[in-house]
Amino acid sequence: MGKVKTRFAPSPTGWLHLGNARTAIFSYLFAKHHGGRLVLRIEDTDRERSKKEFETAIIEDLKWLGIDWDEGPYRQSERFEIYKKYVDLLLEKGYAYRCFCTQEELEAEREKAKKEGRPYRYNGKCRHLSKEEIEKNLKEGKPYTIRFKVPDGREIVFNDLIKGEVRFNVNDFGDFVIVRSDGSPVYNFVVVIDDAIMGITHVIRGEDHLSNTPKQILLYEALGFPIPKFAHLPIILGEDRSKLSKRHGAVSVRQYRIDGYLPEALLNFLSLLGWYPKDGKEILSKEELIERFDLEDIHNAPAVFNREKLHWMNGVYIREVLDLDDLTQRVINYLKQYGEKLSPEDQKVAKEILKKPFGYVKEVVSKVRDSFFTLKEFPQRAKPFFLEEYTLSPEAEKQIEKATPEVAKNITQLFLEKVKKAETFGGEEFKKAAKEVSKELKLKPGMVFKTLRIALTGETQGVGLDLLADVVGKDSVIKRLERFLTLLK
RNA sequence: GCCCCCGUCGUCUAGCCCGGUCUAGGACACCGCCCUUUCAAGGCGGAGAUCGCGGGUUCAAAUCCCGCCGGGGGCGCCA
Repeated sequence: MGKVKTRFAPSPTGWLHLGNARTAIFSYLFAKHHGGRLVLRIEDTDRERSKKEFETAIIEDLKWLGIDWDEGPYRQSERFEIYKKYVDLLLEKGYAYRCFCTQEELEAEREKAKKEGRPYRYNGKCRHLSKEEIEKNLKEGKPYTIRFKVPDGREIVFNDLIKGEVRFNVNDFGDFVIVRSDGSPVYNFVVVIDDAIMGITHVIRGEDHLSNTPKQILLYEALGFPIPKFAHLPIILGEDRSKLSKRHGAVSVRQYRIDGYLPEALLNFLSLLGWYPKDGKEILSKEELIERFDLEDIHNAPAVFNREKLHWMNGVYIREVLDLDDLTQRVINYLKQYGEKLSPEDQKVAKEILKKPFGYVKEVVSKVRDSFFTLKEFPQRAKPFFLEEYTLSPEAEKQIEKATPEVAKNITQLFLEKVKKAETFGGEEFKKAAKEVSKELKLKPGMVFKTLRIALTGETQGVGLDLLADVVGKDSVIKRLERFLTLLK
């Protein structure tokens, strides 16, 4: 294969969608696998809907995901001069013509076709306007679009790298618009010019573009450009098997970022939607993905987006892949950046976390890293390490009632004595003291631990208490126990 | 309606091109057991797909051929 060049061409009309992100990833992986280059091009010919904020956000999220490009970003809105040259060329050579039909007229046509149950196609009314008529219309200042003259009866056949041979009959669509009445060129047109000029060898995009391809091939031919290879990716589906969209919940990369997902995990997961490595290895770094990725291994059925598996995979990155320092730093950064999006309770914890030195946070992370799946879940999990003054959870209250407050008190008091007597108090001492209490009061160890858990954290479940004691130490343990005793009264 | 794409456990998928090794493999989720001071994590095991359906071809089909059905996408002066 010659020098590979791919492109990612988002339109800045919304946040970076998971489906588009996956297209970007595949384009990137493919280019890098073949030692090629990736171009980023912003498709903002639609002035109405394109927003600079979205462009900025998309770029940011791409970088966050770890996708970097070698050229661009180019903006189509800045290239209108270039496109104009080609419009003139097409007009001159008779491949295109001015169409003075109004939008109302066309709308009526469409309606009529629908009513009669036949497919709509532009009727070619302005195709054969005489020179005089055109001149007259022009002189009158009538607005016009420019349409491409679709040759009659052609069959377009191309070999899609994923779908295989695909055939379209050109008669299924009429002469299509390439320049709007406001003078701005349309996607189907500029995409061809840009891909050609920029030397794109492989056009990788969503399957929703498949039916645009024959129109574009016609344009390539008319313009005398070489035709690139096409690869149409199956789309991503929601749980109900329709195209993944907002009504399926979070669909933007940004939302997952806010929800505490790691870019590596999201990249990894998205890569596995419709593609599978030959060796079956699922947890893959960017480098490993590049090494293994090829278009041939793309499955051609659409894939349902499975949030649960993403969640699991993010957990794998948290507990197994990232090294401790890195993970800790990410937790801190996340809390700084998105802390205000957390629940009020988690925000309280987050505030405390950010007050602590890195080393302390790191120690906590090491104790709880196998029990949280997203960065967002960290404060909840790590709460006892940062908040000495808790409020009892309803479950905890219930349990104390059940065990009777007297028993809880006895356990706590005896345990407290032992803590006070100890020189230092860490995990080992904790276990030893708890067992002694159990023996001396003739209570089941489970009962003792349950009570102490509530006394120390206010919760009925959470991290190992020995781990907690290890980190917070003797003074904090005493403080909590004494406070619990006052809570019992 | 027309055009195009797709169809293996609930989900992601391996296998399909080059028929037998597939009593269809792995992962997530699910269930059980173990570990255990709880929740997780981890270890072990289990259930789960007559390979959309129906015909062929063949000694043999998830794998090749045909038809049907089902799902999805596209039919714009959106991309």
